[in-house]
Amino acid sequence: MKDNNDMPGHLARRFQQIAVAVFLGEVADAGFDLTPVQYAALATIKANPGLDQVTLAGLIAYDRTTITGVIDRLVQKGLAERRASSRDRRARELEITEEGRRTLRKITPAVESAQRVMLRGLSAKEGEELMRLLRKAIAAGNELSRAPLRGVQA
Amino acid sequence: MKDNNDMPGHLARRFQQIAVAVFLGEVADAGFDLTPVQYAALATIKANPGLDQVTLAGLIAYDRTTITGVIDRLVQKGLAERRASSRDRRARELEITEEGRRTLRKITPAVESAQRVMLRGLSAKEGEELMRLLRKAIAAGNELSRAPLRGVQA
DNA sequence: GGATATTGATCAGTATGCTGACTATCAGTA
DNA sequence: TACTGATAGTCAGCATACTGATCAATATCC
Repeated sequence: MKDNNDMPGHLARRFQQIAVAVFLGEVADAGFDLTPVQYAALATIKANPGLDQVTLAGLIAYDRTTITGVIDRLVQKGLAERRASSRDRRARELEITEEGRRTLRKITPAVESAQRVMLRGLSAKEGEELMRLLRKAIAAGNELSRAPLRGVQA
Repeated sequence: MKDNNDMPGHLARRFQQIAVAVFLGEVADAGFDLTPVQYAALATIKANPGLDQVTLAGLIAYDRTTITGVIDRLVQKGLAERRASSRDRRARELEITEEGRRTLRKITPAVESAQRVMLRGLSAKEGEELMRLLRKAIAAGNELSRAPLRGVQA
């Protein structure tokens, strides 16, 4: 019988599980308390000042109902701000704070270190190949989840 | 600046996200309501009758606090049973029910189909290579998460 | 044998993710 | 302009995952 641990879905879950643990560990060692999800959101807000929540969700493939809580926590930590949009009264414009910028700057080495640690069993070439295959599989399956990746629209 | 979407951690999250969506979709199409996590637990209980919860958690790399809820739901659906152990009065012995066996049997084609769909962007050779690299990275990082994989002990 | 340490299970609390519903608003059209 | 449909954000509810604590029972050590 085929072992459960040999199925792609199970390997996906397990690798993600380790990736999150490594990220949290490295970031905690650096003295910060930020989840992978919060980090990605904050970095994307910094790169796209004033964007709204739906756009942010699309850029990092989060569900729009998940983004609400993530931003709540970024705001609560003083790392980001949520403002009413002047163009569309339904939308909220997101901005990173000075504190958020400082945090991103100081946390970067830990984040990069985490990426290395989670691939530590692989050679550099294998790491590259793993990322290439993941990107390819993800591109083909993008529309299959409720929260697909969406590039910036015109 | 390095794009967030190019980091291994982000790719891991995204692939897992798609894998879960595909699994749930295929299983729902087959007329069942079972999560990937519940499926793995049930299949492992079937393969190891009478095992306790900690052992089960180790075999599929779940946190022991997570397993409680998962089994609650399997029991509630009538697919598994939780009995007091005679050897160790702290432990619970897990068994699959007839209904659980039937469900596993009927759900297998959907589960296998899901594994194919989540790799549909890759050639057969690439799919194999992705799985090999994931297994290797996971093996090296096994101890880094709170819920490592644990083989059956003597 | 009795103190101590460890272990199996559960619980409270927090953070993703999702489904589905809802409100407010905007956009397009008859 | 009034109607219709789509969109931004939020909420309730459920299912993983994890941290850290607790309780009961077992193992270990002096």
